[in-house]
Amino acid sequence: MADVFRALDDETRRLLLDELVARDGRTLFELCTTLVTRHGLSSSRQAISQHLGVLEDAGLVVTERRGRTKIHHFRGEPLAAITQRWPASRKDTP
Amino acid sequence: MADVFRALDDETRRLLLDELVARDGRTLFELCTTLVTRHGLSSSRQAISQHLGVLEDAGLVVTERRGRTKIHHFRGEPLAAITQRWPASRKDTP
DNA sequence: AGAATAGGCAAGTAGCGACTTGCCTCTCAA
DNA sequence: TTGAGAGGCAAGTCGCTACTTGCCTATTCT
Repeated sequence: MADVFRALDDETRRLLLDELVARDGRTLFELCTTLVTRHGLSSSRQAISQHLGVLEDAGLVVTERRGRTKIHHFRGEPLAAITQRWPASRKDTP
Repeated sequence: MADVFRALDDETRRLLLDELVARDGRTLFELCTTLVTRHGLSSSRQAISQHLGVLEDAGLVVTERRGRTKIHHFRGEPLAAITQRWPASRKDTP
């Protein structure tokens, strides 16, 4: 469970999750070009690959090899543990 | 918003939130002794004070000076932004 | 087969974050 | 009013992590 919090504590990884939620099932290169063009952050391919590895270790991303490409899928279940551990808002649990 | 994720990315701070949710409105010394006795982590008073400062910067803890003591209160509203940004589970949003 | 595409592995560097140490301020009680 | 309790501030150390660099593997296309 600590892996989930560690994975979320990085703006690049949070942007990667945003992009996967916006359009699921993308390759590493697609995510690289999108982060560079749409968010202006000049990260190398290896850096983003390592970020995706952290997200995968946390269970927030699952991958699927398709030929020589690697498809990445968002997976939100680990996020449920956060609001189950602490009440998100007093008014949400009447 | 990045402060919330940074604040959650630490086991000591997560335990502090646990303790405040279990019993709200505690002083620094009460939290220190509780973490040491119930969780076995031998952190100094200054370390825990700095952790509470990070939680306060993130808006997850609000403080209230009462004489020479400082009362700490849990505040869960910032956590709502997490599940609002990404869907926590596919079955929760039908 | 050979070249280009898509990605992986591993070591090394730099900078941030957790923790300590030492000293200081403020409040309350005797 | 003096001492003890509760907490704050600031500098310094150490370890982790994000990123780079360089090279390697596997798949597809001509």
